[in-house]
Amino acid sequence: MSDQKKQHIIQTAITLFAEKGYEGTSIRDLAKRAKVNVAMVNYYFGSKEKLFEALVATRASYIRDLLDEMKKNTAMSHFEKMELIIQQYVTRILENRAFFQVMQQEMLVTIRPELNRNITDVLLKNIDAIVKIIQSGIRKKEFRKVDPQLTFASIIGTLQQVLMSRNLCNRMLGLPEKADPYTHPKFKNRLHNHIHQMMQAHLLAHQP
Amino acid sequence: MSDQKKQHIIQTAITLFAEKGYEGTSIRDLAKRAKVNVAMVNYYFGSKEKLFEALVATRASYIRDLLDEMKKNTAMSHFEKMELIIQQYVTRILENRAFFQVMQQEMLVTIRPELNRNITDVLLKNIDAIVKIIQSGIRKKEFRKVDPQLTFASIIGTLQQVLMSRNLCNRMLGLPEKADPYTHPKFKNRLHNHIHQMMQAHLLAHQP
DNA sequence: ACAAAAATTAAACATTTGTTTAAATTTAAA
DNA sequence: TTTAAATTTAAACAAATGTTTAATTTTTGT
Repeated sequence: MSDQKKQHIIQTAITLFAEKGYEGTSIRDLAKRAKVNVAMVNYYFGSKEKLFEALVATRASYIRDLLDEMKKNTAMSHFEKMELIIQQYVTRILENRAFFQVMQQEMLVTIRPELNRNITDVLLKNIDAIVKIIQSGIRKKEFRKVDPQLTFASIIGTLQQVLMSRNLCNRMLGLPEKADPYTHPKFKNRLHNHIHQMMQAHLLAHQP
Repeated sequence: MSDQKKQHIIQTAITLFAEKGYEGTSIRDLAKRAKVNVAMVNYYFGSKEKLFEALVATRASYIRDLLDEMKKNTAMSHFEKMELIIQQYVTRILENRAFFQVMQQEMLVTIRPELNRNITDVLLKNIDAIVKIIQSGIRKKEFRKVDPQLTFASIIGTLQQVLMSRNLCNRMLGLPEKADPYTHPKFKNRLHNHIHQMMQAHLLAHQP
């Protein structure tokens, strides 16, 4: 049972699901794109839905390990922690945007409640950790009295809004029709600078 | 050709598409829920895709007219204009959340490029208007030198993040499993206060 | 009340869907 | 090399899909 071939099918599935959605992608589409026989998907994963579950399970680390960097460094101020989180989120979401687009689509629908719950569980661990940092920052008077949960929603929401549509993103930012903003270092910088600047103004009790 | 029945089918379609997605909803699902014969959808709209187009066309006003309130009042400061925009967005998105969820899903996929372009066109009009307000506010030194486009992305992104999953939203905010946060006035207030407070800190050059 | 138009229905249509089968091929172990 | 297991294949499967048909009912205008 070659794990390499399974990973290849999963990677192809991520690309296709991001483009056409899970329901909009047929196993024949997927098999053709991955250059494998239609029966191979069921042979390796059992069913289309189990392939989806495997996809989430193997790639959930993109989300899960997001805070690991931070746990190493303990001698950081609360805002320095937030800076690291912002930088990690921007980098990881841009680097794995197809996967995050698939997750976004899946969160939007209510069919497949088990899968929905799995993704929510993974996300919540991050949210809780970040919320605790913000709450601690507020107690130490380093941060203003902000809404911790919705502050998190603003950070990730900004990224998801930009990730939502390449077409909208290009036209919104005045880029050429066919441009791929997501791979431009300049765009990553712009995105990071905006969120950083906004959170600095939003969070810090004593503006620098 | 009773417009009432067409609107009833469209309203049912919005609910179902929001729940299961466009591809995940069959015409038989839709017909059963709307309590009409399967053939009626094609009789009224021609095809499933044309129903979707009609859905967007008739409900796009939720997005399109968002700035009308503001155009009436001319004697507002730039931040007062932003306050009105925030209030309008929060209210309209919460009131028509199923429709916005469907739009969000459609923006995420790249099939149906024409429909994608239609939605993008409508959105861009609002974005342009808001960007111009922010740019003007910056020139008049009322606002700090922020990124106008990404500032808009943060406002709408916060709302979309919260709208994305009722389940995530409930668990994130510590609400009961089965709660419907979107209809709670308290939740609307919390959402509005957060965005208002964040934008105040983010935008205003001279903090109050 | 009548005839034409519009609306509604159940049934059938051709495709496409996810999945399974059974045979053929390749790989791995003895 | 031989044999069993794992992989790959093309074909077939039943179910579900969007759509159309043709008959029937309801509505509308005269």
